[in-house]
Amino acid sequence: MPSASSNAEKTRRRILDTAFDEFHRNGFQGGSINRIVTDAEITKGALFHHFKGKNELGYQVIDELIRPHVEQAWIEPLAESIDPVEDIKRLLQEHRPESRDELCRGCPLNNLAQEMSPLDEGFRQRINGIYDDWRKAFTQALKRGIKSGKVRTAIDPAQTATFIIAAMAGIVGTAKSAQSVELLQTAASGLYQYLDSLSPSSAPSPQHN
Amino acid sequence: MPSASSNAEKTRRRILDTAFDEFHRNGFQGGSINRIVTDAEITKGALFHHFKGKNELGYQVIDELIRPHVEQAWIEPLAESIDPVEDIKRLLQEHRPESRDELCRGCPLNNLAQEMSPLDEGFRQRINGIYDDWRKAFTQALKRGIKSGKVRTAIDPAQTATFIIAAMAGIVGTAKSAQSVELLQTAASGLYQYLDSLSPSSAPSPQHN
DNA sequence: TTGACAACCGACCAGCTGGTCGGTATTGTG
DNA sequence: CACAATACCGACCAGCTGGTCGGTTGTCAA
Repeated sequence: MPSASSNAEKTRRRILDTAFDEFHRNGFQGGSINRIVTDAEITKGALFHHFKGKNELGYQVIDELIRPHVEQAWIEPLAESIDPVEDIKRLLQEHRPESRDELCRGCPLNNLAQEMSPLDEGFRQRINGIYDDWRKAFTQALKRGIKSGKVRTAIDPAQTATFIIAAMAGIVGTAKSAQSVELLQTAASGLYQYLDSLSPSSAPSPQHN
Repeated sequence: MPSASSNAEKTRRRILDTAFDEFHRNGFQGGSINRIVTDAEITKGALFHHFKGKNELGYQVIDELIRPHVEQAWIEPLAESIDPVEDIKRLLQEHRPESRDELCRGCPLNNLAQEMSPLDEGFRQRINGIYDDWRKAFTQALKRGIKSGKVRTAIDPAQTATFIIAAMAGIVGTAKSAQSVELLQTAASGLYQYLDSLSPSSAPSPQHN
């Protein structure tokens, strides 16, 4: 039974997807409701039927698209990792930008974080909640890495996790404003070396280039 | 004789200062010309007499306020540094945010970079030019550090400089969206440890210390 | 079949946006 | 002094913003 709610849900998703794209391209403040309506090939009536307003739409983009993506891409894969250095390096590889456009548009979460955190508490809490879970996942993985002997005992897991995620955000942001794949790789190499330095017997690290 | 050009120059500076603040608070797209006019206690006529348009105003804010600040705060102090690890650590201390507000608003340059780089080439080039000089200054300092024996010979100066600056940007951004001084310190500690690891004496060794 | 409700339509709106322009005041110069 | 150029004024404008609302269509249960 292709119920009405099924069609309604499709409409809702299309709005959400289009809004994500619009905000990713132009930022939240720069993003236009009118453009979302046009691009999603729906009407204002439909949009405001499904979402209270622009802010609510932004919140739902975070809750329903961005958060699940981060969980699936970064949190779940590390849930039982006992060799975080290798696993994080692998994830970094897997989530390299696939196109020049992706490189230039940057990380959707970080973009929203930098733009909206100071302006709206609703955005800030949602965004920071995601980063918090992200840091926790790294922290736990590092702890397991220490137990399993894959990570030096001297390091502070929470501190290291915080630093790694900050560095990741900074690297993506750097490459974005430079619009340079080369710079991305240069900065990422620095992170790889740092990650390698977390291993107990720091055998000469493999080259990343 | 308070010459006309002197008063005109004062007006110009007041517009620039107010614009910097407005863009720092609300972003460039979110920043309002009308609000700048009100806050600076001038008129639209004056603003558009001194600046062609909003974009030009943004460009001049970067060229006349942000760039000189970065040069004075981060580039000149390292111009002849032969112990970059210690000197960068010192500069990080010196430029810690002085208030909660400053923490939450973040780095003006990074804010503009993340918001405007994908949208306007004029912004992007100006911003990336500053980051380029910044990276060069760190690179040169690291090279001198190697020569003077204060920095391990194994590191790649350009790569390390790129990574450090990316990490700095990421750390400030992290603390901004978390609105947490504690998180700033945690992440910064990670960076301090990384910086220390650049010294020859604390090269990653089989032993932990 | 009927009635109720969700889904959707789109013309319309107040308010703000960046920007213009004819005018006036102030200043430097010959 | 005269005169021109610069500095500044502020009413005005078209265009876009997010948002509203009375109306229509589709769906499902009774």
